[in-house]
Amino acid sequence: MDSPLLKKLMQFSDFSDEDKHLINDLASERQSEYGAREDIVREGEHSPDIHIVISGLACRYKHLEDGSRQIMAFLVPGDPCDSEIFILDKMDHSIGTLAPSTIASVSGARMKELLLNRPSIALAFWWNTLQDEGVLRERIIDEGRRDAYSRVGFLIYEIFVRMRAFGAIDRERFDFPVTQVDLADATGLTPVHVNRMLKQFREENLLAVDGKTWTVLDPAALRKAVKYEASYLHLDRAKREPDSEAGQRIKGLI
Amino acid sequence: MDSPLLKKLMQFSDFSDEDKHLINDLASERQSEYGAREDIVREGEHSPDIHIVISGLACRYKHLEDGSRQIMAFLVPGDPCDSEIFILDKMDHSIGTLAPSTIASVSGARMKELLLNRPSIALAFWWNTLQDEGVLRERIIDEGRRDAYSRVGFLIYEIFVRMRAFGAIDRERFDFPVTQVDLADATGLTPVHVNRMLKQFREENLLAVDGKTWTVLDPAALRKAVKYEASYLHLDRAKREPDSEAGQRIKGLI
DNA sequence: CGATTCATTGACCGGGATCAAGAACCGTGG
DNA sequence: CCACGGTTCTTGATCCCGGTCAATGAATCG
Repeated sequence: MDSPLLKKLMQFSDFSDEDKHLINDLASERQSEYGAREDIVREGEHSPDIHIVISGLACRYKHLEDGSRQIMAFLVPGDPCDSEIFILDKMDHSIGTLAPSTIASVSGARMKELLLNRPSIALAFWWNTLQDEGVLRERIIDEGRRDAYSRVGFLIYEIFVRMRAFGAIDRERFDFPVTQVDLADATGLTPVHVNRMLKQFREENLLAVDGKTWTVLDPAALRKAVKYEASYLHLDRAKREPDSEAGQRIKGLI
Repeated sequence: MDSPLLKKLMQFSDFSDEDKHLINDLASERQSEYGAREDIVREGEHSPDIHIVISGLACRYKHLEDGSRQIMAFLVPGDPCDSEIFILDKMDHSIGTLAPSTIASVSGARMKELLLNRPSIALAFWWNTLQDEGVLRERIIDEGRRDAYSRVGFLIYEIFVRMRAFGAIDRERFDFPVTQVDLADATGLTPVHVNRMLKQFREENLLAVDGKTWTVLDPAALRKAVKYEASYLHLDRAKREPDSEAGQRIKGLI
């Protein structure tokens, strides 16, 4: 059974059976359960471990002086949380769960060994970092230039696409256990206004929400309505064209 | 004479004289002049070269369907523009000049060689990437949670701090050749409102602008007024504590 | 079941957008 | 040197998107 981490990394790189084994071991070595709203790593701390979301939902966030919270990224199953911890000795933001979650811990030493000896794994992690950066940039555009309607819809659609790439979509339905307050903290809107926008999406038959299960009723229409454009996720390229020019470039580099 | 690139990278790492030489050579190998508002790399393109700002000012930006532009980051002298090009084979955003600038080009092959053989240089570039990510995250907070006044002030103050770290500040004065339209595109405000906020900073004797030269009249007061908090830049740590735990961790890794 | 969190809706308000019109500042050519 | 056309900056008047405040349901959980 493939671990979520492997499923995620397979978006970026092709692995030998041995690599797959190593990745699966990595993620199953040490897992812990978290409740909703618990911190995994706190701003200012340094952890000797790297964390990976196995199930549930986590986020990168930061508290501001005035008490408000800004969610900067959602971390879904398969997402590594803090692979940058090798370099920085203090986190400049916190990572916490939004729903009950299983989180895998990998010792820095173990990780280091893998990155050094397994180019294709190092490559996949590197690629993952760049995808994260792309997501961050897109969020800036989102907040800077889009109205509330597009902002909310864009966020939902992005999660939908990431879930689909990961394989966690069943007939346009997926689990996304956030509250409207969480969505507000992520979009920079108020919970009240998020609610109004969701209502509108429901009335337009673009979205349905049942508890924590979301359904994109008409993906093409939603995509168009919020002007979603996914190149920044850099999906489909690496994996489908392992021998592309870019692929060679990287393999040579590592 | 140290190149801007070396000055920038020296924020992150200590170099041997030989390393310094290599970095200086890197940046002086091939330089070209750009006018204001010219693209260096365009979204969707792949360039075989990595670019570094030597003088002037550039930015990462993206055009939206509706014609508006979002500036996601400013690139000041010493900043590498696109070191991620090894991995991605298409840029997911554009890089362009805002003012007449000198840009150095480094061939991917040359860069690759350096990263492979010079751990301390690779480390500095890696650190730089993480700083970029921190800046991106801070911008998200900026746009998501702060009002127009703080947004504009924060941006100016950040440039001020980065310029100071780089050594381009003379008695709180620095060159920042942007128009108010550029600031609007970076903050997600309208040019009109940026103008009003700048007027306020001037009236409060926090800022003075003379042409393209900016003066932070009272750094402490401005910092306080916009609630600036700089840990995300990860300055001062790496360099001042080259043998810190983090330093060792990284040197071991590379 | 109370109690607490979460979703929903309405009434009202304000920060920033929009529209518009001058003023100041260019580089350029006569 | 000045006249010019084009940016860029500045300011006022008005409007609207999204925030704020508040009250009521709905759902979840000891």
